[in-house]
Amino acid sequence: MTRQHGVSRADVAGEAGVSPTTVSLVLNGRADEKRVSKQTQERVREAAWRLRYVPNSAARAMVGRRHLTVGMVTRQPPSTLHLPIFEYFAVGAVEEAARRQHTVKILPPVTDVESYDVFAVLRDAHVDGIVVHNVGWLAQVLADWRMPVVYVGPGEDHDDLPLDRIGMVTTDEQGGMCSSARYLADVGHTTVGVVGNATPEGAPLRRMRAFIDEFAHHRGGISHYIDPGDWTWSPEDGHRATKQLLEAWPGITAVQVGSDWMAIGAMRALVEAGRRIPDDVAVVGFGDFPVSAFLNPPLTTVTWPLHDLGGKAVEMLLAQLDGKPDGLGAVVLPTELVVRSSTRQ
Amino acid sequence: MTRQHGVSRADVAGEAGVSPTTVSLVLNGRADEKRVSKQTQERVREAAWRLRYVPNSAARAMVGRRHLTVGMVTRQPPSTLHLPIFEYFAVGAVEEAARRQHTVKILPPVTDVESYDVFAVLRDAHVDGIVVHNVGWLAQVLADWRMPVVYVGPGEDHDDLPLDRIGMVTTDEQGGMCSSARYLADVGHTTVGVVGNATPEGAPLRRMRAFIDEFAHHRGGISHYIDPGDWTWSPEDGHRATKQLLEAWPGITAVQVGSDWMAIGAMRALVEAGRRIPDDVAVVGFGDFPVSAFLNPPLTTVTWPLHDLGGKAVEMLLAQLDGKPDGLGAVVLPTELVVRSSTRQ
DNA sequence: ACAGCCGGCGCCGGTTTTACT
DNA sequence: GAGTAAAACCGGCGCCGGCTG
Repeated sequence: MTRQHGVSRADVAGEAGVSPTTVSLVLNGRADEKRVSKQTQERVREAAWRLRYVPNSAARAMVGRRHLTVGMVTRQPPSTLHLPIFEYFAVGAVEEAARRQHTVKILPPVTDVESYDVFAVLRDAHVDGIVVHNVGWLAQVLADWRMPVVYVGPGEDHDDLPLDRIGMVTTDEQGGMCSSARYLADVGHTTVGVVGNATPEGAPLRRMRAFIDEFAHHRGGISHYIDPGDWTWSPEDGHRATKQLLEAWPGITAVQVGSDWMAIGAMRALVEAGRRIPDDVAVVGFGDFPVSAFLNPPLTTVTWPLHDLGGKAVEMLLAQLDGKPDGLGAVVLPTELVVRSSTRQ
Repeated sequence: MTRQHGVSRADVAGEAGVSPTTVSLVLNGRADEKRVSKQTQERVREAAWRLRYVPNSAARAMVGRRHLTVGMVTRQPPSTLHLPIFEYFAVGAVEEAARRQHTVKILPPVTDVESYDVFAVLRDAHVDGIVVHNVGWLAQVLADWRMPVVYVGPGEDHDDLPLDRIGMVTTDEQGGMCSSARYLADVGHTTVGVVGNATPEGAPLRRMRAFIDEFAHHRGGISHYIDPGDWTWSPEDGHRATKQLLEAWPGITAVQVGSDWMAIGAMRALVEAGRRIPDDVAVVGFGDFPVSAFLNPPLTTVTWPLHDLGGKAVEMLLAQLDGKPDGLGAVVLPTELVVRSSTRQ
């Protein structure tokens, strides 16, 4: 129950000695327009305050056809939700929503296709539209159920989304990775290790593939990588994967890691193996999270505008709700290589 | 609008050739109990699927008096919301809520007392209860408005909360800090620097005060600290504060930092100043976040069960909603010192 | 007549339009 | 014409009572 013993509009009306209509008028600021006398207004406000009256939000949503709420869906922990990635993104969304008098609701995370009951989720959603993070098929399905949708994410599976019905915001991860590949090649590296190519599904992540290709095509460098099976992009997994990588390919002089969080574990593994950073092995991360500039050594990495991603997604979703056309179609946010001490002596 | 051209229950009824009541019965699983024939059930389900019918969540919430939603409030960024602290806590809440068929909604963050319109927030909340993070006065006010509330947080201002009407979950931060103080004293430190004593309001954080007192009483050690004014508990602020600390008190042999995120900046500042960790200066953090064990060097710190904190808060809130008494009163979660290489050669 | 099935109707608590002193 | 109240409606849920074979 929203309130224990629901004080209703009628209670306030009784207390103030007016009709329920007048209570609505006064509390919604339409009293002057409707010529309710100042004394009556004051009486209503006084009564509402005394009773701590709050209009029932469900009733308002029903008649107003607006919840002023944006839903947000992502994958099941631990793959995404419990990583700070989600947070940076979510905070951007919350802030943009707040700017527009909306709030954000976190809908049940997705595990797999079969067990996700779209009907039940929508039935209990209380949401005007949904931002879908990193689950392409769900964006598609929600759109089929006539729910306004914006898809965001690294996008391994967003190729055939119907952009005339849904919005999409992505980041130019491949571009940033290509910058890194060219940079490492240009400063003389010819053999790098790649940590983070595999997703839980086993498909190579597109941005890692972009790195490998660019590193090969630019100056003919070679990328070695391992597939440690399921991982969660945690420092721990970066640590484990890098140890395996060093055993398999001891000759690498640089490591490109798939995220800064894994890069922290990777740097630790390198130090434990007696390699100096960057003297023996250079390290490049991905993400440029707030800690990255303060690590020992400060980490060279690719910026990833996750905060903007969340904000832009909400902006587009609200545009859709207002019937504006710019809430649909694709938007790509830029990335950039930031060189720090982990690659530079 | 939840759905562009609202398909209503009546539409499904028309399509299936039954009454609206029957549609509800079938879709809510009470069809067998009410002896609706299998054929009719199938016809209804078929029609509902064909029209992609979803019951209006606002209407359901109104009649059912339940939103199946838990609200969550914290302070305005950047003080809390955009720190990973929020994430660990929030994820615990989301997971526990999901376990109980509920979802979590992020309500507008609090800036200050005057500008926070409790009436408007509650009016648009669509929640059954609220978890308040770190804003004692708001927990009190919401309870006055008859909203079920659980307060969580480090708790500088929760001393006089009415525990007969609200739930409270805190962590034994002081205990963990005292362990750290005794440990540092026992291994021979007599003069430590403290980073993170000041909140934006200027009052010393209780857990930092606990450290200082215990360090003094246990073996007569001395704590030096500085107040760098407003800060956001970021690595950057930890870096800045530690630099100031080293200038003011060059003789310190250990640093107790208020959070692991600041500790990352603190370690960087120490390295930049040419101090070796732990040989010249030992470092202790607070939080034990996933990265902390993989830093260079791995960080000694105090565990902080933020994930459990979020889960427990939701658990208590839902207990309140079920009318159970154990949703009220105070619960304290334990902390623990974890010794790693940043204090041990 | 008596199960087995289904539909009419009032209600939840607001907003908005219209009508009435 | 100023000020307030009545009534329709939003879209579901569920109690009854009634219709069927």
